[in-house]
Amino acid sequence: MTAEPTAEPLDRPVRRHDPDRRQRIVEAAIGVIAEHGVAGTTHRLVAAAADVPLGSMTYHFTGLDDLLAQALTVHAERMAVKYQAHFAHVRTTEDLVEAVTDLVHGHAGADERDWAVSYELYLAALRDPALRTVTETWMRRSRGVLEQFVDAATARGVDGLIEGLVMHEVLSTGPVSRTETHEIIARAVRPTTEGAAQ
Amino acid sequence: MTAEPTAEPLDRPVRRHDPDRRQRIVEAAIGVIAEHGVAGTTHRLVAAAADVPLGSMTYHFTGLDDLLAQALTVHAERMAVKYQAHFAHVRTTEDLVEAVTDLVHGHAGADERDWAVSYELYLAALRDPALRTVTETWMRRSRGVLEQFVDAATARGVDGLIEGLVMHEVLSTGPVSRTETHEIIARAVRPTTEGAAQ
Amino acid sequence: MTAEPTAEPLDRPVRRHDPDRRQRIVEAAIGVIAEHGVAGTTHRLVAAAADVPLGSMTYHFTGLDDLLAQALTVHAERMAVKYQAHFAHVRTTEDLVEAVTDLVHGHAGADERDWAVSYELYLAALRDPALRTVTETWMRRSRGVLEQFVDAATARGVDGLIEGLVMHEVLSTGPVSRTETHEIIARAVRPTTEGAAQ
Amino acid sequence: MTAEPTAEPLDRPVRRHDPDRRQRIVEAAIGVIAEHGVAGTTHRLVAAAADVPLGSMTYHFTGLDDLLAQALTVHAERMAVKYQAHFAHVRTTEDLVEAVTDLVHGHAGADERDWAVSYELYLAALRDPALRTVTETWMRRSRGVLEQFVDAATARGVDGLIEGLVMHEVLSTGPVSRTETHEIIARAVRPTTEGAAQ
DNA sequence: AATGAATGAGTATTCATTCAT
DNA sequence: TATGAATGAATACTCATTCAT
Repeated sequence: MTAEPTAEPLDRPVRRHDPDRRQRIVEAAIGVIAEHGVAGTTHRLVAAAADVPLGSMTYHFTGLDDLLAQALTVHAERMAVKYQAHFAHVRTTEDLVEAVTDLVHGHAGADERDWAVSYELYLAALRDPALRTVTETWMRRSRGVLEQFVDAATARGVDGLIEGLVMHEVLSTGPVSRTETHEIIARAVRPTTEGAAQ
Repeated sequence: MTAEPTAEPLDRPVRRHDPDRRQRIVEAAIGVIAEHGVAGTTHRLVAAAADVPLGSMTYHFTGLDDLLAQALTVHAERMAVKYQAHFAHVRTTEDLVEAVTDLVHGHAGADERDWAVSYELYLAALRDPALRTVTETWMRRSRGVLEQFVDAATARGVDGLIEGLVMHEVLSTGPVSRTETHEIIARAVRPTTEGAAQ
Repeated sequence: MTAEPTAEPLDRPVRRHDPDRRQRIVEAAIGVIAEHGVAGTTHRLVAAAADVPLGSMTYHFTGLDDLLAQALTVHAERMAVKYQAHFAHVRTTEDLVEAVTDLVHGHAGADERDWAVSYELYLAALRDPALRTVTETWMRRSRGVLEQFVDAATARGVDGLIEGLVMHEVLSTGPVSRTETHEIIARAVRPTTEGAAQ
Repeated sequence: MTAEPTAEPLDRPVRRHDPDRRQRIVEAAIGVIAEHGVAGTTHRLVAAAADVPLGSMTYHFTGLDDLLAQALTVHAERMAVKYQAHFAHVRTTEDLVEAVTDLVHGHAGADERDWAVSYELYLAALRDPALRTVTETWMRRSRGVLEQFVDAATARGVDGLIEGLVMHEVLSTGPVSRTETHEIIARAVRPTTEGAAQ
């Protein structure tokens, strides 16, 4: 579009040496998945996003599946780290409830794009057994984080609750009451021994 | 090669008058989505599954998107009906806890295929605003069912919990303790006042 | 290249109805194989030769292999017919020797292109078992034709001799003596019972 | 990921001084041609077979055509040597008939792989004039060997017969009678004068 | 009203070759 | 001298959609 008076390097400066290319392609792929979904991710789109020629795609990756798997794996690891970091300063049960509430309301460093990619991973894992290890590792890590503060059963409940509430929040169009979320979560983190609580 | 003068073509009986064809195509589409995902659904696959000629696809539907939207809508309505039916006989709070536990553990008339299609719908709705009305209607109906037994906030919590637990169940490879699920759900359905009372 | 004052049908007249297309593609494929070899045969080349759009290739044939197999099969059948016709008027042993000599010297209705395609078929059959049936049928028919005039062993010898002499003729750059060929063949068609001949 | 300070890279021993590399690549190329055909031979396959880096290919050869030509030339020379050696001990006419029969029945030190490569060469020569010199030299040498025992015309006949019988043997799936082959060849090697005498 | 042949834009992928290191 | 990353042209193939019949 912009006029280029000199004839030579038409649109892309030659970049024969580019050590981080592989990594940049993976990053670009995550972005493309966020925007177009796994199904809409093509070599062409990723190549354009990473500003590399098309041939680089299959040079650095066995194929599109390989690239997608690597991108989703990196994303999952990144999400797990965010999750962990989000709970790093939790001390009391009330801290935990607050942290979970924040997480559901989008204050955990993960935006809607991140969740969209995560759901893409879930769906892909549903059909591709190779991706199951990625989702399982992630789920195990999430539970592990929660189990620092509550027992295993409660951790599973809270983890499921987070999953469902976030999904409904992402899919809903209207606003959601933070107070209500707080109350819902508070019930889930009560000590297992019901009798003791009453 | 040799002419066959007798009778009709063997493999596909001529279907001169076929009033349910449209509906049959939609059913076939749901099946194809379950098996191949929305991304893997093509006119050809659906036509083969419904045993109709390829030309029928764009004759009865404006395009693939149209067909997919109709199939996902039918599926969502069907799931909502199952959901409603599953809670039809609930009377007490304990009934409710049992019903939700059953639902999470796959005894609600919905199998993994159904959930797979549902997740396909979620993901599609994430990118296609036209499908949001479908998911919203479904969510509203689910909450409505639960609100017959508990207050709105609790309903939202239970609904989210169901969503998350089912998703984790579908994605997990190991078995899940039913007793644990029961306990988790029991906490979520306690009347709101109790939580506030402490 | 030629100026077209009217805006509409740019370069290819629309040809929506074209009943013999399949057949025309096969013919074109044979021509392309003759010119570029099996290895050099591409969908694009054949489509251009048949004057059909690229999409027609995989609409009418499962894939390139399918097309190649069909083209080679048609060629083999055609060659067998030529072979048979070439010996139709043979009555005496001398007729036979003359006919074979003619065949080796290129007067059997088959030109170098035909032989080139045949060798392509041989080589393809060497690697693709599915094509073996084609070459075997052809060989059986050739022998059958010769066995009308001589015993089976002699037929095998003459058939082999034809094969080798034609191949060397096709590969050689210099001229070959017809008298010599005649003499070589005459020996091969002598009656099997050596004692009787002397 | 973790740095390995000790020793050398494990999988490919560093080959600092490697004077036979060129030759090894040519050998590897012959093997790849035998297995995948000329059309299926790629730089990558040959490099892997020779266990040399991809860059070696175009470093040692001007291009793939160059490599193929050299490989086919080496193969032809090798075949000619085998041919010559196979007839080294022939003294009488009966020796010759026996030797040729052995050759057709696969006892000449050349297996089916060798013939496959030879046919690849023939076909390549059909389209590439540069390879014609290779096939012509080979043919001239074969005839020369036979002309040690019989006159030129007979040599041409026997050479053609060998070519054809071997090709049919390679392409056929059933067994072939050795006695029959012997008889066929015996007729071809009779002195020319006999044929003329009748 | 219904269909199957036709089409072209788009897809993943391969690979000979180039070139900076 | 030797190499492995890089590249772009070319490949087979898929498929939603169109349209003459």
